[in-house]
Amino acid sequence: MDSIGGSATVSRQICHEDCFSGQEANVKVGEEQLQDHGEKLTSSKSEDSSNNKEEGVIESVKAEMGQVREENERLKKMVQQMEKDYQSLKFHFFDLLGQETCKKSEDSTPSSDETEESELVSLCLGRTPSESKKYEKGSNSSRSSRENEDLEAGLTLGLDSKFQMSTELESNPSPENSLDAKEDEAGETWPPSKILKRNIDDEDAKQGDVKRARVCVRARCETPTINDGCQWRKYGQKIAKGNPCPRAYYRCTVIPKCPVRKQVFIYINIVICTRFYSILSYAIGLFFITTYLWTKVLDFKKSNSIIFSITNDIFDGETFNFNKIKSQEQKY
DNA sequence: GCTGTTTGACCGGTACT
DNA sequence: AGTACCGGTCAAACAGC
Repeated sequence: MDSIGGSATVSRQICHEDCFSGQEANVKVGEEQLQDHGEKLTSSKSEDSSNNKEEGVIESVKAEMGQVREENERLKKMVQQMEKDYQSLKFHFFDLLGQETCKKSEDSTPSSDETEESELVSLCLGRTPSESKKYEKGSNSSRSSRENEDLEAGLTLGLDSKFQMSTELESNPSPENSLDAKEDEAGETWPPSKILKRNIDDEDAKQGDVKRARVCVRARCETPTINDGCQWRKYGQKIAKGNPCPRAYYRCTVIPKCPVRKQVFIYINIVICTRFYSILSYAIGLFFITTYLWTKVLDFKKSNSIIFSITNDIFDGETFNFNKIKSQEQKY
């Protein structure tokens, strides 16, 4: 379990590079062969008439190759120009996006915690699926742009690799939060009310006050699963709408009836890595987003200790402010 | 035999009409 | 209100050790 390697991207890129270097070598070999062939032809003076014809062929081939080179340079410039245009447009888009977000935030007075939003790891407290649906509307563009940023970031996260993290606490819906809300809709939905209902059925009978808040720790890495020190049992797999790659569902087996769940989503990132003449090479990179979820059903401390052990392993060296979570917990 | 994975079926929530 | 769709879970079958 959890032992699938994460070297697919590297191996693919190596394959592409090898492939292209091989093509280039083949062409060079072809040129040399032509030159050698031409030298051999010119060296035999007894076959002048045939040599003249072949020399003509060689010259025409050389001229053709020169034209191809020119075409190659021209295409290269075109691609560079397109990349520049793309970058400028993207920058302009994000600029407009930021202005729009500022306008919305002025109206909705977001909490200070939202400024600590993370691209890689987020802590989410107390969002319900209905809230996610509620606030995703009207923020599609924002979310998609952010997701694109995420995709383009190409960042890694793991126990033995560098990472970036911050905390994100969500108690007051805002446009910023809606970004993650939409992302949840696309690939990272919260545990269904089914789970909650089961927990409620079990424990709500004992205590009347049911708290539906849930907490999420989200991490991105290049391997399907993060070595978080916990034992996970896969209990399901689904192909989510809009994503051809399946999502996997894991539950913690360390503690009986552990409320912690883990969901692993696969994202495909396609980048242009090399170019040879007019042929573009695409590197298909897979990265995985692991979402830890647990329901804060009357036993936040227990869940907190579990997730703390997980995050402590994952985010070694980073301060993980659970006081904020606890402060948010009191709101529920 | 035990443990973990796979996968189709089922259930409940939500959106749509 | 009825219906369809979708996400999450269950559980039997299967595989590996």
